[in-house]
Amino acid sequence: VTGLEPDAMLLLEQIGTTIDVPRDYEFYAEGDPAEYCYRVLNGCIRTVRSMEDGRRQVGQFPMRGDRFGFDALDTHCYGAEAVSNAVVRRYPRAMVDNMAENYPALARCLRELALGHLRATHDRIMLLGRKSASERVASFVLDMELRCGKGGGGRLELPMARLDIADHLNLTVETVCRVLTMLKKEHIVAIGRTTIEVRDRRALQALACDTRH
Amino acid sequence: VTGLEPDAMLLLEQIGTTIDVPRDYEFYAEGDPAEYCYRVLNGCIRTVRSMEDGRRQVGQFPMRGDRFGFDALDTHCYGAEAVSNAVVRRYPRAMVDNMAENYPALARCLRELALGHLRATHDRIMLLGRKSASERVASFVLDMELRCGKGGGGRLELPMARLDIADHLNLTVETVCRVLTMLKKEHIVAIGRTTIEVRDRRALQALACDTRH
DNA sequence: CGCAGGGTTGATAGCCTTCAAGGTCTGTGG
DNA sequence: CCACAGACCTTGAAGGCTATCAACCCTGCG
Repeated sequence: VTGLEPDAMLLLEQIGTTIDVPRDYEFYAEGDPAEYCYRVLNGCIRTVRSMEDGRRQVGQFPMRGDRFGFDALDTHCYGAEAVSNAVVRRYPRAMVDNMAENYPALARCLRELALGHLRATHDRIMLLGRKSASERVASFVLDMELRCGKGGGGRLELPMARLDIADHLNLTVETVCRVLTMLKKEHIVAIGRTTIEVRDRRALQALACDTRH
Repeated sequence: VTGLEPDAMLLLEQIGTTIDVPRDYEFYAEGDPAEYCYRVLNGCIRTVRSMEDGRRQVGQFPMRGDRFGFDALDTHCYGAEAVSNAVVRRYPRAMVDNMAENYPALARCLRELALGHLRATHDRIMLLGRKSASERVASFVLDMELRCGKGGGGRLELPMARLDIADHLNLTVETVCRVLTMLKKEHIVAIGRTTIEVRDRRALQALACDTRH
């Protein structure tokens, strides 16, 4: 989750292989046994989960440097698919666990990784449960800017579809569109089909933490 | 999270002390440095978090056998308070980490604990984000019955106030009341001020997974 | 050119919150 | 023992936010 790369994590590189996947590639499905963990080298991934009646939930959008599949116990409780063409590094789960038994520093890193994900998930509970549609979209845009922004107001890619964003924020496509349109009309952001540019970060931050009134 | 007690966790008992606390005792506040982890021997705890504007979120209700405070990195992102008089076992965090460095089996247990919490939190995201008020309350009652029920239809204690339940389910007190009243009128549960009895588990399960229509 | 998938915009409806008022229980002090 | 205060619980009415339903637009592609 953090940008720092702990040394112990480098141990994993011995057992990693690099693979190249096309758009919409399914790394694993919800419920699959956890055979591999991954780290994103390029592109964008989405982790997904759905209820019996079809309601879908997008968990995260791992991007360059992010790991996914590490939070499985024995089976994956989220599936993972490529949002865009992507390059990832893949580590066999059994070997990861094995190495963790022998290298306490690695075990510690893995635990901290899990705890970091846990904290992020708790933050998401606040976001999804307590915030309005505008606050959620604003938070999402700021989050994306923080993660992909080269720093300082450039235009950035939004590789995922509106539906993915909606399912990530627990909103409908229509609501996401409406909020984005509103942000555009107020000159807070500029929007292309797959790009977005933050014009007034101050206003966006105000919206992201805004109260309901 | 599971009922099983892995052997490696028993190692912690060497560094644990038992403490007795009154109702509303604050174990630690949100943002405090993580000095201790806890396991509940008796009573009920709540973990809480709040936003600047006062919106409050109750994370979990740890009860007999459950651990809390283990999911902190360096500081606690949730506070913890006693819902009722309680008895807990307390472990110094630094010593836990220290032992984990020396006992890989313990490190593994701790990681699995974190991953179990992570999965539970993801389930909560589905619950809070995608379910209606009735579904949430029904799920909550079933969950409480599973965790405190001596098995088979007895009356069980609901030590926490309606407000705690509401903040746990992202609802208002009024909505929780209305749903409970509805469940009572349909003879699905019997309700006392601090007790509840499941009369028709089938109906409750149907409600818990119900679709919106 | 026509089609399909995604995106945008508008009108309506439903669920839950908010606001308000009254009820019930518990503990405390006279 | 009783009365009272305060917290918690319950119930009712009105309003707001987002989902739903529907239509149209836009773009890429066969």
